Amino acid sequence: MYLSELLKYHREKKALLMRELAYKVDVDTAIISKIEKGDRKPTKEQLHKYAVALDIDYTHLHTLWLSEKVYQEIKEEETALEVLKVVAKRIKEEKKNNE
Amino acid sequence: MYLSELLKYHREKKALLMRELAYKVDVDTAIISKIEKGDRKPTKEQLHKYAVALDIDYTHLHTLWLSEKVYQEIKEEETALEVLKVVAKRIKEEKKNNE
DNA sequence: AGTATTCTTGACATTAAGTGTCTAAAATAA
DNA sequence: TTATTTTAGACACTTAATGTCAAGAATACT
Repeated sequence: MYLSELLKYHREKKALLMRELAYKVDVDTAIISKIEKGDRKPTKEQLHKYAVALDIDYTHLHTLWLSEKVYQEIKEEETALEVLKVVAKRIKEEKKNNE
Repeated sequence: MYLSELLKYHREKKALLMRELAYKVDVDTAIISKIEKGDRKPTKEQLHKYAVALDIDYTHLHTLWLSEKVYQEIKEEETALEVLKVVAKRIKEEKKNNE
């Protein structure tokens, strides 16, 4: 499930109007609409307010959010999977060194 | 080996002055210096010209380049490795669907 | 040493990308 | 139909990325 869909789902579950949620997230209603349509990504701060307003686990939202960002960056690349491997390797090595 | 180091290594191997390489890559010498210092990332276009000028495999350069970009984006995150997994999963699924 | 050349640094200008605001039209609900 | 909500697009504003320039630092040469 895409982040946009998830956010919409939770807003509707709480029976909030965009206008109401917009107030809580402190943005224009138009932004909420675009976020749920996938036209825009929420900022990190907005995402956090979303989590509070809709009572969703922030870490989960954030992981999804970052994943989509990374995905957008590499999706067109032939070498996408290799890139991911390279990055994972580097992160694992860093982790080891920080123990 | 970092991209910056690799590029420097190959320039020196070819015994090119920064000024000479700068001409071939079509940027100011200052940019070359910063790229080799890791202060700046080359653009995609510059990277390609680099590959031609220094006779390096572009795909390899590009993979390294993208890896560092992705790495920068997630390195501070607790969930970095999970993010990579999520992205990899999505890419694999897309691949499957495009067969 | 002194001079010439190369490399580096930082300040600033320019451009591109992301974000926010507003309004009018489209969709939906009453 | 009327009222309300949602959507779409134009535009302004902000921030990040990139490019340009010039002066200082480092290196190589004689």
